[in-house]
Amino acid sequence: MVKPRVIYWFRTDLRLHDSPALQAALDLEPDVLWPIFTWDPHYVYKARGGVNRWQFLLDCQNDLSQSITRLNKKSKLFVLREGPQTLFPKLFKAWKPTHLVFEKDTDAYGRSRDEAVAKAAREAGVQVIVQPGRTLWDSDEIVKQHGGKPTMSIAQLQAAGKKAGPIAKPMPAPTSLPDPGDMPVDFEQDLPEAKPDLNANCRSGQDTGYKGIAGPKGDFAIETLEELGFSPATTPHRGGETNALKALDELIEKNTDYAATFQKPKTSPAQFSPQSTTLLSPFFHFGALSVRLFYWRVHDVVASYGRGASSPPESLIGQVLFRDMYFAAQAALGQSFAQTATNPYCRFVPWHLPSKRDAETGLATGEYHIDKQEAEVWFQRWKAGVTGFPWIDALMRQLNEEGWIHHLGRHSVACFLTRGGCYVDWERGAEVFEERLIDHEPACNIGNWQWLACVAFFTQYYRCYSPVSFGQKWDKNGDLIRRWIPELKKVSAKYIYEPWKMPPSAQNDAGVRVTGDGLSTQQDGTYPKPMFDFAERRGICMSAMKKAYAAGLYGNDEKVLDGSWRPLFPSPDEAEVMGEYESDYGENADNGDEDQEGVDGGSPGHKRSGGRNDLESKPKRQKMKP
DNA sequence: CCGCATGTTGCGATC
DNA sequence: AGATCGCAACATGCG
Repeated sequence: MVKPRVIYWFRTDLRLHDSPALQAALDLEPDVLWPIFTWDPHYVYKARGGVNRWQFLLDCQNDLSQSITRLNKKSKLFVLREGPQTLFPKLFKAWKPTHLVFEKDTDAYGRSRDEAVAKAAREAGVQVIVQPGRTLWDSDEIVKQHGGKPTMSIAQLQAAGKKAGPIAKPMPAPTSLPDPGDMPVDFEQDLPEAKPDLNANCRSGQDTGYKGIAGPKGDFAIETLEELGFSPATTPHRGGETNALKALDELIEKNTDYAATFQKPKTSPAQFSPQSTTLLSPFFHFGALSVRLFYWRVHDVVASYGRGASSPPESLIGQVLFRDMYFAAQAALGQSFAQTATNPYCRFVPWHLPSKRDAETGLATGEYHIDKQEAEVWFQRWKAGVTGFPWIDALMRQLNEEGWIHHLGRHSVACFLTRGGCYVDWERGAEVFEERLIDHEPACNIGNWQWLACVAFFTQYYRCYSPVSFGQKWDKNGDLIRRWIPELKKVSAKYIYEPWKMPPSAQNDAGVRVTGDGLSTQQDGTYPKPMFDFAERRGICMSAMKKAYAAGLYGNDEKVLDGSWRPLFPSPDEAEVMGEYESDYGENADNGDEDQEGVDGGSPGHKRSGGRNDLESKPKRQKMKP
């Protein structure tokens, strides 16, 4: 019998500790093992990214590569510059592996990519081994135990988890690795479709990321930011398994009380250097730290702590349970999870700046309707951190520069953009976070935006974060604002959250004038005026949310998909829910995006049980007649 | 069918 | 300072 020749394909599992997939590869007792990473054009061009997350990825790859080399001097993380769908069929012929092993990915793109690769492997006679490992439980198993439905609450996740069985105990890192086999790349390189490039905004130089399958020197080196034409990163947060394990050790061994009694809602969103939470999320995203290793080490600390230890959902364990909940929700819903349209579990709200959709697939195209120019300006000011509300602006500037803000800070800015201020589509906000967060995890990001926008997971839209008092509760003096908005550094605590209330004398004392819109006209020594009256906007949004709830539409409703939802929001004074959307739609009527043909019109793939879409069964929901 | 408790993390007044 | 309550604007699941 032939000794196994194994390609181990690293993706979002950039670690050696507790990797069930890597262990499965080693259990084959292979003769040769190639640890590879494919530089996938999908992520390079078709997904939103920022230089800070790219840096974090490279950190993780470099650290992993060094760890591999420590186990075998001949080996390292070999990076191949081509899309896996075209690369693997050629690799199977050239390298003649017997097995391909990788960790399961339940992201929408990940699934289709892995199906294509598995098919190519079958055709080449290469055996594929896939092991779950990215979550506490296999997300597909959770979905199965939950009746094929998405987990929409922690209770549901916990119930399904109970049925799925205990969370796997962590595995040790390997102590040795086989040699890599020969690696000929004497075949044509398929070059990717580089346009449109959603990462164009972080490139300042020439993109040379696809110069040769084995890279510019032919040595399968890890990419560099220069090679990609990216500017240097601005974040102080650095990746890599070594850093992750060190941070975990410190949490468990030095901050035992903190770990055992952790209550998320009591950690401050205003605290920085050091921040009030663990900042382990980016390591989880890249798989530099196993979430099960984290789980069991925290579990042991909690178990030995006794009385006074915290428990889910507020505890550290609770945080990773939420992660699994969102993963399982996404695993059940697939691509529709990421959007309102076609999503039976996402409430329809007629937001401003709604996504354009592909007429054939029903999927969001990444572009959006500008139904109301004012809302577009609000969105741009929110993005840039110049809304005129210092608490919001400080958080957005921290996000833009460091790629990380506290969870409750994310709540503040997300509520403000959607149901608690701008009434802008949560999909716009999710896209900005997708681009800028170093810990961006598609399932968690989408889920949390739906939560904050009160379209899924959470419904109490009357609980609205104030851009003034919420920050004040944590940070009376406004230190976070002073850190990120230097123009307000000298403003007194009395006005730091509401600088527009400063009389001229106070503005003089602080050396700042409150004027302008924060965009093109902004001058040095000024801070913009607030872009609207928050109390007024809060009231408008809340009554608009009430109407949307009363309409009771979900994303898979045909009224949502064909545009006939509009008569349900008929009152002429409902500027909030109509805007100029109608005329915008009219102008674009022939581009097909409101044409129900092929948009899965009358037969949504998933039917909700319990008739939550059924207006007739709940007359209460119809009381929106003029 | 009802009533009630619960749901990771609101605000503001009040004690 | 920190807990409690009313606000009034929710949906779900349990008994």
